[in-house]
Parts: sequence; structure tokens; C-alpha cells
Amino acid sequence: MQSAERRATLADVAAAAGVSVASVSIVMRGAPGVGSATRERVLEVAGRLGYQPDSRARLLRSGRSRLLGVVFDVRHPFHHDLLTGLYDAAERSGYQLTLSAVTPRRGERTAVGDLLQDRCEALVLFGGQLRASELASIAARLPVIAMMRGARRRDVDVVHSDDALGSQQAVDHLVALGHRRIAHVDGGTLAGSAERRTGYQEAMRRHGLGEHARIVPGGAGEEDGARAAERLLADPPTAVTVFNDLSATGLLDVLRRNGLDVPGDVSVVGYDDTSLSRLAHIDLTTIAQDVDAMATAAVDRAVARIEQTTPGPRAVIIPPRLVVRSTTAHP
Amino acid sequence: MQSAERRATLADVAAAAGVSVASVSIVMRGAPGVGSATRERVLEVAGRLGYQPDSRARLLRSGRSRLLGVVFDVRHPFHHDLLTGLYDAAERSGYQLTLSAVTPRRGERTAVGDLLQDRCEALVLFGGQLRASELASIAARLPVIAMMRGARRRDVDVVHSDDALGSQQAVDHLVALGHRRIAHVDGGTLAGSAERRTGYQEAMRRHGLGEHARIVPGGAGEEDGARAAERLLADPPTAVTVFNDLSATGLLDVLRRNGLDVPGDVSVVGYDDTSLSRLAHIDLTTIAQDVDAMATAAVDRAVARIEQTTPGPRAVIIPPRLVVRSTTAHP
DNA sequence: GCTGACTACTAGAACGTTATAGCGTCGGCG
DNA sequence: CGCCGACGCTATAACGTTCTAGTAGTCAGC
Repeated sequence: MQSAERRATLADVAAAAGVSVASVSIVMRGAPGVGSATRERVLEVAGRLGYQPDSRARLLRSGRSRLLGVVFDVRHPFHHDLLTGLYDAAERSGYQLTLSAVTPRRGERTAVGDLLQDRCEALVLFGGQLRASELASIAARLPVIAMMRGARRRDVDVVHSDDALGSQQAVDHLVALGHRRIAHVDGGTLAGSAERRTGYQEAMRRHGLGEHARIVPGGAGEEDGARAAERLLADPPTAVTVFNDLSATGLLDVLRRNGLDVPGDVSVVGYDDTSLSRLAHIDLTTIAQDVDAMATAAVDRAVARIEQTTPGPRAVIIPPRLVVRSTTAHP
Repeated sequence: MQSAERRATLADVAAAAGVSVASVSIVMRGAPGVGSATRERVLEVAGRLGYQPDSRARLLRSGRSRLLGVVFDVRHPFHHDLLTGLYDAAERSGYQLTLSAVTPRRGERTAVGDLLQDRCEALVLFGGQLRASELASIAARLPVIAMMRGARRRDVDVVHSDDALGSQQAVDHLVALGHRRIAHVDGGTLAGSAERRTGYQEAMRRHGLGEHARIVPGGAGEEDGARAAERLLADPPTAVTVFNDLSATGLLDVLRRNGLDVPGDVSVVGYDDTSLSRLAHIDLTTIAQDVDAMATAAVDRAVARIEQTTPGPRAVIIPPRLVVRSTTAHP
């Protein structure tokens, strides 16, 4: 067992190569100022000793960490798509990501606290329930980018999808198919719910269908959609737009169990384009958020704040996109 | 904009409280050696200045990082459950987690490399395709715990669920219900597939049903299950055990589209107990891996290696558990 | 042969902590 | 009264880097 063997440091490499620590440092980070012969020798020795730079020491010394902290929720499938995009965007900008997860037993405050200790230069928060005042006190320390979350604050940057527009796209699609009696199952107090609801209302009004507008309370879970479906059964509309895909799945299930055909009797539109909606037997028409655009925008905002370049907009709103699958059809 | 304001350090707090840095350090980490009056004053000043310890400097100095690196795949829902358990287990043992994600565009090597720079004391790898030789070269540097992955190596600890036993539980359950013609849709070359396949074969043999054993090639995806179902349609068995839940979902869909009732005509058992299997309209009988036990075992193994206490077993195998839902019934 | 510019390299001071050793001061005990 | 130990606190040396300021050495030009 040689795990007791201390790992190699710059000094070890320097000693073995017969040069100074400073030179090795220069070589390791590819800076100019050292001859090619020495450079090669150092590289060779470093490889042989299995030298790995210590990011902690490096960042401690150089003040900057080039680290973006990300708080995500393990339970939210959409967050994982976003992570993928964020890694790409961060790499393009020359930053690294440190992740801190929110789990059922690990709150946002803890997650943020860990990142603060890691000296990241900015924080990217996915969703979350933090109160505006807490957000502000974090933002006093370092730039904060809140994604998928309304935050009308001067001190926090916001990146989210245009939820109102997404709802309108759903309604437009249904109206184009010939629907008039279109209901909406909302998401209660959850982030984005209010926007999606008003988007729906506005679209209905715009199409002159204001008197057909009908909003049923819902939520984020499958059972919320199921409950909403039961309410609708008494007087079923010909189409429903639902707060998210999971809830739409619950709604679909109850509708079908009660003998209604989708899309024959009722058309259904979800929201988020999660992997769930892509399953063959669900194949849900839904509204997709542009993950890559959102991730890129978030990193851009973070970098702009960190590097104090031109302020740029406080809020970036990305238009979503309708994905037509097989749960919508002519009434 | 006061974000230019440098963040408070021990020295700042010390100056403001009129004591030495050393004393503040002692107070901050709750060590004995400072009076209660001073302690209180320091705490008060630290709070007022918004002091946050710099984990980098702290860990740099104290040699140990008490950090466990975790490599997970954003695409794998099961990894997220595992993360939840791991956070809990790590906290109980006084360690912290640093996460590094594998995404479609970010490989395992990159993910591991990042963690190596962070000076974690051990690595926990979820699944993954790293070759044994690569695993070995990492294990030469620091303890490695491979989860859900067979690795017959002396230098790597392994924690996984007893896949063979899980398959046997599935078969036992079906046999108890009265099934005899039970097929298995496998997972090709994926991790765990071989064990689940032989577990199935063994159980069939044990029940004297060797001649009814029937293995159909499958995979991890929904479409793999769908393809397998099409093969089975020519001569449908009365029950099927499937490599995982997602594949089982595809299989279910094709069976039902072809007029077969589940569980009336065919019973189906999945594997993993993912959130998918819990959806009301899927409600899949499945084999659940004991997430908490696996997470705890992984952290225990890691800590044992780090602290060089009694070696303990190289491999920990956790028994899975059958979860009966509504896709299985008497034939 | 001397100056000046350039290159290749190095010494040494940070960065923000923790750990060790040491220094007063005070109370108690012989 | 003097000594010891405990207590409260501080000075200082690490930890592994990066960075600034510098020291040789080489070469061109006059």
C-alpha cells in the first residue's frame, strides 16, 4: 500500500529536475519565460512523479478562483439538463464549476454556505425557495445569478425562460387546431406558475376566448395533475394546458381511466419537455425551454458581473419553443 | 456596487476585535484555549464583518481536506438518489463532498481530473466505463470506491447491489404467483447486466424451469425494451423480467399496443425502482436497490481506507428488495 | 570594451489559514 | 515566599502555489 506516499509538489519536481520552483510553476501553467530544453525536462519529470497541481494552493495565491458555484436540486430532472449546458458554457469562458446539491435532507442554505467557503466568484442558483432578503444578503458578497425564478431585485441577475410566452404558444397551438374551450391547470405558488397562468389568460383574451378561460389549481406533482383531472371531469374542456410535464402525466392517466381519449376527446399540452414527455407511450406535446441558451446566458451574466465589464441587462429572458407530439389534435 | 469590497479574513476580524489572528482562528474552529469573553467578542465582530472561512487556505494548511470526491452522471436518475444518501453519510462521518458531473459532452476522465486537483482524500465513482487499468492508475494515488460496477481489482473497493439476488427475487415472486414461462430481457454489456442475467438463469434452474428459460437481448433504453417486446410477441411468455425500469416501460408499451393485457396476459418486473416505476399509470413491480445502505457503505469504505484503520472487506454487496406493484399477477 | 536590450532563470514574498512553541499572569500549595 | 501549573493569549512557521523584482549571461552596436 503506497497510498501513504505524499503526493508530489512543485518543490519535488523542481528538485528532481534541478531547477527552481518558480521555473516549474512557469512550465506547468504554460507561461512564457523558460527555454524549451528546460521546459521539456520539467514536463518529463513532472509526468514521471505523477505531479498534479494543487488547485487550492494555486487559487489561494492568485486571489482569483475562476470558479462558478452552482446550486441544483437532485430531484429536478430539468436541472441535470441545465448542468450539462452550464459545464459547456463555463469551459468556453474559461471558468470551472463547483456543484453543491440540494437534497430532501440538505437545504439551499447549506448548499450555498458550502460554496461560499469555496471562494467561488459567482453563484448560479437553479430555482429554489430562498427569500428575497436572503438572496440579497448573499448578493452583497458576490454576484448571484438566479435561474428559473422571478426576483425583482436590483442586486441579482435573473435568467429564465419566457413562461408567459410559452403558455401563449400552447394556447395558440390549440386554437389553431380549432379548440375554444381550453382549461389551464396551474402550479400553485411555484416558481413560474404565475407567469404561465397569466400567459394563458392573456392568450385566451387575445383570441376572444376570455369567457372560456378556466383555471384549475394544480402543482408540480403527478397527483396534482390527477386531482385537477378529476375536477375537470364534470365538464371536460376540449383541451388543457398544464403547468408541467409530470402533472400533465397524472392528468392524462385520470382522463384515460375515465374513458376519455387523448387527443380524440381532449388535447393536452405539458411544459418543460422533460425526458418523461418523450417516452413513447406518453409522447406529450409540450413547451421546451432552450437549455443551452439559458446556460450560456447565465455564464455570460456571471462573467460580466465578475469582470465588471459593461453592466449588461439584469434579466435575460429566453423564448421557449413548442414541441408538438401526439397528445394534441383537432377537437 | 460594493462587490469590489474584499471579503473579510481572519486578520480583519483580529484587527477589529483587538486580538491576534491565532485567537480568532481558535475561536472560529471552536477549539479550546481562549476565554469566553474574548470568544464572544470575536464571534460578534466576525458576524458583523460577514466573515466566511476560506476552505482553501484552511485545507492547504492542515494537509487534510476531509473531502470526498464524487463522480456521477447527470443522465442517470438513480445517481441522484444516491447523491442524497451520500451527503447524509458523509456528514455523519465528518467529511464533505465535492461533486464532478459526467455529461454527454464531459467525460469521466475530465470529471476525475478535476477532483484530483481538488485534493480530495478519496474518490467515489458511480458506474462508469473507465477501464480497469485507468482505475488502477487512479487508485495508485488515492483510495477509490467504485459503486455499481464490477471491478475485480485488489486496489479498488467495490460497493454494489447484489444483482444476481435481485433477479432471483423477481423470478421467485413470479414463480410464487404461478408463472412458469418466464423470459428475461437483458442489458447487453452494461454494468450489472451479466449478474442479473445469470441470477435469472440460476433461479429458473433452481425452480426446475431451466427449459423455459429464455433470454432476449435488450439494453438500457426505452427502445431496447420495445424491440425486445416485438421479438417476444411471436410466442409471448406469461411473465418477463427486464434489465431496468426504462426498458420495462418500452416493453409494457409495445405489449399493450398489441392487445396484450398487463398483468392479465403478461406480468412484468423492472429493476431499479426509479421514479418512473412509481408513476401511477406505470406502477411497475420492480427491484429496489437499497440506496441508503449503499451510500453508507461507500462512505464507510472510503473513510476506512483514508484513515488506514482495519482494512475491512474490499467488496460490499447490498441485498436488494422486491417492490410489488400492479404489473404482476397470477397468470 | 562598454552599454543596453533581451533571454533564461531564481529568490523570496505573498495568499489565508492552522499548529506549535512560548510568554506573561495568576492562584494555590508546600 | 517562592515555585509550579494552568490559563489566556500571541508570534511565527509552515502549507503549495503565483508573482514581482531581480540576477546572470548572451549578443549587437558603437
